[in-house]
Amino acid sequence: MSRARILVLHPALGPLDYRVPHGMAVEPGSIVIVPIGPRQFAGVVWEPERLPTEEIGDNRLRAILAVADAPPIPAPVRRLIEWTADYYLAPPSSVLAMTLRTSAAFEAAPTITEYRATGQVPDRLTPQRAQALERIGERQGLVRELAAIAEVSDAVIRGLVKTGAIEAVTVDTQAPYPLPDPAFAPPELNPAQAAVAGGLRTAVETAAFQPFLLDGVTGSGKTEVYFEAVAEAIAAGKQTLVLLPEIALTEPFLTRFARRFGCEPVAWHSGLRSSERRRAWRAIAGGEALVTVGARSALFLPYPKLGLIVVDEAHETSFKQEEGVHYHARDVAVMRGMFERCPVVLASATPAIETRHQVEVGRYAELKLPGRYGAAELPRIEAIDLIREPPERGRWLAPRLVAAIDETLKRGEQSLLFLNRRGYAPLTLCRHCGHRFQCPNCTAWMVEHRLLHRLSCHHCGHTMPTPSMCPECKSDDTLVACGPGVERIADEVAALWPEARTAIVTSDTLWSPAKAAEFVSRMEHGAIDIVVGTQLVTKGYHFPNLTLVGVVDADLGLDGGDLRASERTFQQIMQVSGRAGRGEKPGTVFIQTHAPEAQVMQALVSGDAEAFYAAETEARREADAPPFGRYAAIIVSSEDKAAAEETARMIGRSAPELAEMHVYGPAPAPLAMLRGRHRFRLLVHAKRSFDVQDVIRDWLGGLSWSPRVRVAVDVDPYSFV
DNA sequence: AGCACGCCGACT
DNA sequence: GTCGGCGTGCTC
Repeated sequence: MSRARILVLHPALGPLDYRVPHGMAVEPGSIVIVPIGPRQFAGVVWEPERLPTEEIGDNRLRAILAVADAPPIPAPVRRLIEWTADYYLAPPSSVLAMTLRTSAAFEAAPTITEYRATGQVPDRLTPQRAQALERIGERQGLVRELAAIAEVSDAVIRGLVKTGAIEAVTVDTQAPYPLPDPAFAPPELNPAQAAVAGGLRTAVETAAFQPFLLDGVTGSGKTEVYFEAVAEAIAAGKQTLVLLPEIALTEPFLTRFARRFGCEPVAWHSGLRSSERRRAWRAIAGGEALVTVGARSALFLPYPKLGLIVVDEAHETSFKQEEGVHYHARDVAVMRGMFERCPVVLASATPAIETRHQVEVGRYAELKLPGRYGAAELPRIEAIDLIREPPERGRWLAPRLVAAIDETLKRGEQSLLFLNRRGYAPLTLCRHCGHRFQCPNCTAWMVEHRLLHRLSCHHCGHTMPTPSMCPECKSDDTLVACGPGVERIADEVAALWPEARTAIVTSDTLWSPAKAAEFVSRMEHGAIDIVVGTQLVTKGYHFPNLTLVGVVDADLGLDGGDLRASERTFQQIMQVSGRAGRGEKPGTVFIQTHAPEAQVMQALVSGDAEAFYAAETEARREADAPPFGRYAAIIVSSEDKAAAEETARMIGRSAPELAEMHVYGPAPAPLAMLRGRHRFRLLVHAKRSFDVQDVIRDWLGGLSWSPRVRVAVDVDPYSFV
């Protein structure tokens, strides 16, 4: 009898064995449908020796139901899934789920029916219907998707279809994507850029595994240079994957790509509709999609002929996934390149210390781009000591920064104020009784969003209307906002320059690619004078007329005891500074700080990045911190605080005693409560060479705890939250 | 994760 | 007597 080992797409099950019926042809990688109890699941046929499991008698096997009409998952992807599961201590099925993240993997429906508003208003406009039509706007999607966006039930949407206010559209999920043309608009590169581009072209042609660090200041033309490697891959008929840290960056990237190659690449991110997702997945798995750009989840898709991987803004910490499988897309991208035997380009103006270390030990090759492109020069950076030059009472912008914005306005140029804090104020309290608004589900303050008239928690999404009365002492008009958010800075700007045209740029205002495109267009046409934004504006954008950047609170990232705090502050301010003076006009940057003598601030002002990196690297070496040592966090959480604490203690007590490894905790996690779950954390610290994963697997594998308690392991943690 | 089985308290 | 609470165990 023929049997097959199948990794099933089931959140709690390992590999299971099935009988292959007569006449059915399967091979490792085949996508199949199998029965589990009364239900059906998709799964992938695997090499049995690579996924060992307890053998089961032939008599207990059930038969595979069908082989899906989709290409098999290639061997390098299977190796990547195994490696990721092993390294990050995740169930292989959870990793596989990222590869098969669409029903297109197992159903080959050529068309799909979606719905969109027609603009007609129904005769009977109930409140539910009005809400639905207002929230749906121009959007299109399945009934279920529209209902979710509008926060109404499916029945409301179906009712609107009946009245004609919403119509059905048939979407072709097999429509081919246009082919990018490598010769469409080749750029003129300067000699240094041409040399680096040539090196990358050769690497793509050679088709061997090689990680590169493409290093060059902001505005030095890294994108143009790696586009030459993309051109080489396209010409060779191979696929390219470009990873970006944020969905918000895909839109400007698509435009830029189309200018170079004559059409847009295939986009992959969490904001895709199910029809777009199906179409993209099939084109990718079929090898027709030559260039895919996406967020980290695009990394696990089954490209059958991958020839190049680019990780843009590779230093960004958002490449670290903090939920489900805790993987770091930058590191997994390098592993994928190894399995695929292709070059991997990590592009960054401010590379992570980990990446620089890989260059130093010779594992990654460094390609350096000197200076800025064309006539542009790097901006001058000045620190403003908030103790010696404080803003006026109740204000956040120091006089020197205000004067600089004033002059920039007079010259008809644009300014950017950077503050990495959404909303109006991070804390609201009652000045009569001292009551503070805290999230009921998290150890966090409710953040006031004045534009929405709501308080909201940035960790779990809990929101409430901003009350006018204190819920504690019932006094009226005693609530005060503490500290600034971008909305409050925008208020200050409006008060200082009533005539100036301002824009607030955060994930609240730029939540869709269309909104992002609109913002870019308004900036380019000079319809905005002053931008107030969060980290969303620190990267990717190129606005030649933007000449002034003000960092409202440079100290914000420094507190919190995170081992990467200084590094992240340095990168963030370098990146936002990089938005200034990208055209022919020189740029200036002001950083407001309470600690101008701190090493990070000194490095920023003097422009001596090397000294900063050297000192920071040395500090890491002394502390055995990454990349010289390694950490793993064990997070124990439960709705029942006592159960979480008791389990965490039990895990701590059973820690193996080893000389090379030290276990700290348990202690309440910095966010002691998150989404209604109490959290305790143990931190494992070990030497680089030590196999922490193996030890943790044995350690936790021998223990058991109540199903109400969840234990998650975060290997190489980034957020120490 | 679901779903069934099973063993105890509050009702018709 | 029965409904239903959720602890325990299984899915090839």
